[in-house]
Amino acid sequence: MRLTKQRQVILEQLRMTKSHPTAIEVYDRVREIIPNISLGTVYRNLDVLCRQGTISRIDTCGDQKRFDGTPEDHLHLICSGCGRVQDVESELDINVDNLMNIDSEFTITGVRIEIMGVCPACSTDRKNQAGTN
Amino acid sequence: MRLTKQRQVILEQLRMTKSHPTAIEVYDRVREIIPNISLGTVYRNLDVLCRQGTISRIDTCGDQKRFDGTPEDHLHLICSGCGRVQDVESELDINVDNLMNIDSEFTITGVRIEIMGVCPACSTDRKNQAGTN
DNA sequence: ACGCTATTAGTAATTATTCCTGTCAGGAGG
DNA sequence: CCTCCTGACAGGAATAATTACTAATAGCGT
Repeated sequence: MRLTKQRQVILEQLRMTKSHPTAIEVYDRVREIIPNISLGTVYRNLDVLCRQGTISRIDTCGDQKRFDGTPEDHLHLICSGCGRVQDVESELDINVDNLMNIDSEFTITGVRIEIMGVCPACSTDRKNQAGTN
Repeated sequence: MRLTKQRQVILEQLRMTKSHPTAIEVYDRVREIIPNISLGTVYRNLDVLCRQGTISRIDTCGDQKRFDGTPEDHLHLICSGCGRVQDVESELDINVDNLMNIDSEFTITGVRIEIMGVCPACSTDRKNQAGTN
């Protein structure tokens, strides 16, 4: 795999932010450094980096996929209002020992846990909306 | 909310199956009863039923949303190969008591837990593929 | 039964993502 | 340092899922 300027900047920008941007958001950030980069290039590189495990894809509610530049073991906190994803700082002790007892024909490979919530911005929006009604 | 034939059949067909179909799959089923139903109608009704809580939307990996006709408390088993969703029969004792201790500005509303796995069909595909390589 | 209005069918538009094509550039070998 | 090969690029077209629009229709309260 060649380390092109584009690939380098995409990864760098993804790692620079604590949020988990969508492809378009990555595109916007990268364009400030490489103005004529193609959206297709961003998509392709995010895909390549995912497949080699350097970054990871987050499937949340909402239409867009989001990307995580540091795919170590950590939990995600998802805003059900805007789809924003935040890493969870504190350790969460979840007991999934009996996962393998599931009665199914599926081959169990793991468990995906996401904490749902409402972010400060969306929370304010709701209050304002309630006030005007 | 009016109880139209279309809305009735959509809900009925969604509840009739144990799988969690995509909008298109629901459309195909419903079309066997109301042949000239519009795909837009299916989408709109699934949306309406979700918003009033009669059914629920499942966000899995993959491009399409899936729908659950009986949104009682149960876990989902998701095939990472094809995106198929199956209900988990057995009870899974997951301890999430310390959920509220999360240090964040988000207002925590719940936790979403999905079991990941590979379904029998995708498992066979993999074996076959490995054999031909 | 009547009329109001939510809902529908059909179609166009939008959005996110992928694919295609001709061109370019990184780096191995000379 | 120069050249060639190949993976990667930009730009744009194509695809797929979903949503929006509009005129016609059909639930349902009266």
